[in-house]
Amino acid sequence: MKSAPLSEHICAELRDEILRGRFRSGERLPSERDLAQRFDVHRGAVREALKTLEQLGLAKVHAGGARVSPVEEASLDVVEHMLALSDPPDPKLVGELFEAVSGLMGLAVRLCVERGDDEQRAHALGLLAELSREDLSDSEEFALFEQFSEVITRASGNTVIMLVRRGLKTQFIGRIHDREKILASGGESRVPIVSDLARAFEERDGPAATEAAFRLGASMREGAVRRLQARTSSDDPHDQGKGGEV
Amino acid sequence: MKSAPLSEHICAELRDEILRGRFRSGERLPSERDLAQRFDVHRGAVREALKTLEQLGLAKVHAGGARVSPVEEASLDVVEHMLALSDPPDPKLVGELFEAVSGLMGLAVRLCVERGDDEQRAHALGLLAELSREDLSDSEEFALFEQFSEVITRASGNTVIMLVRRGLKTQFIGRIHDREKILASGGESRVPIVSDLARAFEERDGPAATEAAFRLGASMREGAVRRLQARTSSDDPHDQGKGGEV
DNA sequence: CTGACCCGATTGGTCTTACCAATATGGTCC
DNA sequence: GGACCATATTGGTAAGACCAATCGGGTCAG
Repeated sequence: MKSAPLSEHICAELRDEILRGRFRSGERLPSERDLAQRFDVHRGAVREALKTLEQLGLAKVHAGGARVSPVEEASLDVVEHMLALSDPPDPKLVGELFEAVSGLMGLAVRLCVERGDDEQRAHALGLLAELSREDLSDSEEFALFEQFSEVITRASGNTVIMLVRRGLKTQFIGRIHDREKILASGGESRVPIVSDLARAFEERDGPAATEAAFRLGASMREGAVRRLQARTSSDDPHDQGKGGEV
Repeated sequence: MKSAPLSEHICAELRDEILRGRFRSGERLPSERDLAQRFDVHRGAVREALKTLEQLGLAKVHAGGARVSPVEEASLDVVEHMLALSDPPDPKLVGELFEAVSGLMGLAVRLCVERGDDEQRAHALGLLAELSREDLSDSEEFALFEQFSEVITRASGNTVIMLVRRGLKTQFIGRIHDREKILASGGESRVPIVSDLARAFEERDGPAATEAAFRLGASMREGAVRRLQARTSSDDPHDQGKGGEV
């Protein structure tokens, strides 16, 4: 049911082991030949897996042996896999993701407000109007927020912000979006924040826009973390799966 | 002249071609066998190169052929290589990098101010005190800013922010830091901004801290872009170095 | 005992050849 | 013109081999 390349499986195995802390930073990984034997595959497949690990910033491979890198040097992409380590995802990590996104949005709205053209700002305002409706379903709210974030990011005219946003968004999509019960804002507080944001747009008040974006992000984060924590303790003890790492 | 793995050279070649727009998004790349012949290497080396391209988000490789991905889907890491495409680097792109960093710092200072412990805030304040001296060299200023950013990022207690910051920082280190003439703030305006930032720390005023961080980032950005533009037009047409061979 | 040095064992980097499965392509048939 | 199928093409992996860089341990001079 999946055209899963072997190297991918091997990479996932090693990746999770590293993320779970089985190897200490700087420690040597088993040799390619050893790994090939352990997974019963050809060395080429192992090499491809290690190549991916290296791109993720989790290991450095060079003649003499591959060594695991400190997590702080990893790529942003590892967040997705860190989320996947437990089910439901670690509330703390999810909260941090929300926070980072809101930080980016805080800047993007400001840039959009201050230098976006009329059409872009009108588009953003339209989305805010929809976001201020009281009767939105969780998924509608999330979709609108996605669109809004997309629009202001584009309006900011900043390629780097766009790339970071996409990187962060991928983490959400891959891991959380399907369980959208987790998403959506904290609830009642959303509408007034959106109003503030819309006002900041109309008055082209950059700092106020940033402030409102931060508050909106915080609201969504609180809601998500609360729901996740509820699930973590009550949902069911069936899963656990790869639970309790470090 | 180095111990440059062959696959790395091939990857760089293809990467630059893609980033220069030689291939349109969605277009098919030459087959691995063709590329192996063109570069006069074994197919395995080409595969490793393609693997790296895939990790960079510049191409998707699957049975039937590899296709280049739209730049918007690329990884954050490509920014480093986009910077490397021209020498001196594209001022616009550098400016965007500064902007993104300042966005992140705007959030990090806020989190640090609002929930950092006393020791961390004191440390940050100490660095700000040094940063407010008038007689800093450009490299000293940059180093202090690096430390400050590191401290507040750590104090924010947000792993994701830390990873994004590190990703962005890598771009700077790899491409700009050595020519530090480019860096450092716009000059005169730095000290008052730093004062505002320090005051925000003392009063634990999150929004004010964010605001000051944004302004500080903008100041550094303006200085860097101005110097880069000056170099771009005057420096010399000698460089271009590894530039465009076909 | 310490430190520099050297040599062999290990390891990654690449090459050769080969087969399989998935995809793309082009022609055929309706 | 559009659906359909056979074949060539392409990526994924395998087995085996060689070289150069690196690492490890042992030797020898201080």
